[in-house]
Amino acid sequence: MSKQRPTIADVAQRAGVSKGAVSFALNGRPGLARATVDKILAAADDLGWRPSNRARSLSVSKAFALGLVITRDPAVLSSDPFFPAFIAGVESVLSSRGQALVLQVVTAGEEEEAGYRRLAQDARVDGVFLSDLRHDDPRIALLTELGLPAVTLNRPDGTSPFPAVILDDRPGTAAVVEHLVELGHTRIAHVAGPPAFVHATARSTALLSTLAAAGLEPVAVETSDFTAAGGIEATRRLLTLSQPPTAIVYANDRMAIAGLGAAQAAGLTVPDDLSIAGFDDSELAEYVHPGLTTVRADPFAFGEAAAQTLNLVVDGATDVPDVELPPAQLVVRRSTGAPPSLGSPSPA
Amino acid sequence: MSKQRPTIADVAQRAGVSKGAVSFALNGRPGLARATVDKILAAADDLGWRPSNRARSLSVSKAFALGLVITRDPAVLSSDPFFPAFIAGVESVLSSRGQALVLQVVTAGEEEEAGYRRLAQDARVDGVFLSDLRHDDPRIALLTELGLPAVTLNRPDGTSPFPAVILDDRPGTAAVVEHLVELGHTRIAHVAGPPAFVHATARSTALLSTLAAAGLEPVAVETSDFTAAGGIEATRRLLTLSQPPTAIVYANDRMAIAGLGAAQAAGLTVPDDLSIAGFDDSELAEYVHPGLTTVRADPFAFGEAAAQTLNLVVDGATDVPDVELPPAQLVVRRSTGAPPSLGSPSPA
DNA sequence: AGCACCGTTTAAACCGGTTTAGATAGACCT
DNA sequence: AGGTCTATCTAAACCGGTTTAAACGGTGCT
Repeated sequence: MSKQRPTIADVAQRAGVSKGAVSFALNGRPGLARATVDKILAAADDLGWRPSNRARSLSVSKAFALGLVITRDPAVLSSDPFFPAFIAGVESVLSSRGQALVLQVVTAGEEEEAGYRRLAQDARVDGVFLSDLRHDDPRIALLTELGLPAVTLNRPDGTSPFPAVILDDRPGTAAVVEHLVELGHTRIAHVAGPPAFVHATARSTALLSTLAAAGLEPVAVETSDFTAAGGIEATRRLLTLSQPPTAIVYANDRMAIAGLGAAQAAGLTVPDDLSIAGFDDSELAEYVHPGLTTVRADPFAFGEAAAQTLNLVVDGATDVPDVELPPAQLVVRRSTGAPPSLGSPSPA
Repeated sequence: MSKQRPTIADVAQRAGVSKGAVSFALNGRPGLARATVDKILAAADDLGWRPSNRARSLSVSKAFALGLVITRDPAVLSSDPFFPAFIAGVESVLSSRGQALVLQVVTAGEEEEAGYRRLAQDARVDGVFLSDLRHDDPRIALLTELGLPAVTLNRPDGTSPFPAVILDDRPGTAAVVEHLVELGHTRIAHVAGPPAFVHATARSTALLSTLAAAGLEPVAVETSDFTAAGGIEATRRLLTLSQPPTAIVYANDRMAIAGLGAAQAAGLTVPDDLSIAGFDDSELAEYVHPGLTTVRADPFAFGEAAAQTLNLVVDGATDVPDVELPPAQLVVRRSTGAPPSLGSPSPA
């Protein structure tokens, strides 16, 4: 009943060579005769030998794993469409390299720093993905201090020792605004994400500058928090303005879908009375009524690129270049249309 | 510049004892004089020593990590409200024990089996969570063969060597049906999940038996796939029946919210013309218009219980009992109301 | 004094790989 | 024949813990 998995010593014995020779052969190191290498490979194959990455971890001081710390309130996280696809993209790179993904979900605040410290002190991972990048993100200094390699998802505003993988949200946001302007909207409002986040302000400033290029100013900019509840609140405030907007651009789909519900609950018809646009193209965006005009990125490709880039730095490459991904695309659905004054007459 | 982390040998030297003694002291083993233990602990503390779990992994043959394989189409997964909260619950248990969570996202099919095999062969984890349990789930035999401990989320139908952590979906489903019956509905339809899943059939049979107890039969049962697109399709089929239902109970919120959109797109008013109920209480359920009547479970608690139970098995306990969690609760919102004949008159 | 016995501690093997220094052997050269 | 070189391979140390067998020193007993 030798259920035990074979070790490198078993392979060595079977091939009639030393442990060291086996290690050399399996790692493709030069200095072994071709015939010997073949013999060793055959023996390893016969035995079904697989290296123990516990042992490898100890001797080469690597974890063969990458880490992702998701800093979220569980409720907020709960329907975020980004991470699952991002993670799938990461995995597609890791699995072929025999690496694992270690996930941590921490609530915002001190727990976040503790999460990264734990990952570093326990030497659980060789590098981490820095997502939901914030302005003057304290995690950059923290990771530098911890000596933990990283890639940032999007470009940090300070100087950063880590390569950035960038998916520019601005063209997509600009496309939304241009789409609304073309439809004839002049009274456009914005529901922004928390300004601490780089991607939130990127979307907001893109919106403002595109409006400005069209000679317009936003009716109002409501700062919210990416949650459905926040989207509802912001929408209600916008709808009770003395001069309410004819179109609202939300910084993500969750807020937009919630805003859609709020508008309908207030008796408005979308898009006849109010146009609504989101950002993310989450699964439901297509299926709510009316279908949500939004912006589609490719989180899977984002994950792939991030994993590849992080592996370059983990493998010791210096001066790893930033990676720029194709920007998000506008997806026009039924939630946007001509403004009331131009399109269908406003209801009695 | 001794940036190097201290090893157990450093602690031993500082305390003036042997490596073995340090190991004993730090693991609370008997056989050391009290004074010696104190001395060692003080030395470890001074040095800021933390055990290397790479070394521990190798010598005790444990990974100090648990695994979760999520078998999903990335698109399907993308807005599943269950996993993020479940994972947060798992983490709350793992972090205090210094364990990590290794996540794998695989697409359905052969890749799934490969995912578990990789986790086992690479000895990446000490045990895994078996989620989305299926009837005659092949993974139970697979994990038994691989010798990988597990817990099943919900109870498998065959015999299983693994403890089950159970969150019974039936009372919640029954509550939904009773709620609709009380409102006066007699023409109730169901949009079910894929019958391969244990939780899908549990919800379906609970619905059928509750209806039967009220002397009713379902108008129709449409089998779908838990996705928004599937929900739309099923809803369209139900609405074009010669005798359409006055209420539809969906097996999850995604299908329900999509169905809500489909009903509205078909010109129906919810709940006046049609009542709609979901299952999960996802974030958006509260904020779509009208708010979705649904069933709320506690995935965070589910994750906690599953992690605790899995750790018992991993720690070598035998005959770990199944854990039954409090069942999901009905949440009544605006998407359900009296049927057309009894309530508001049907629109001209 | 000799012995058994106890609590305490240490030395060394071990987990399964990687890596370095050195051994071995044959070829080639003078 | 003796010496240098190169190609090939091995022995042993090492990573940082855990664990086992044995050593140690002191007590109490006969």
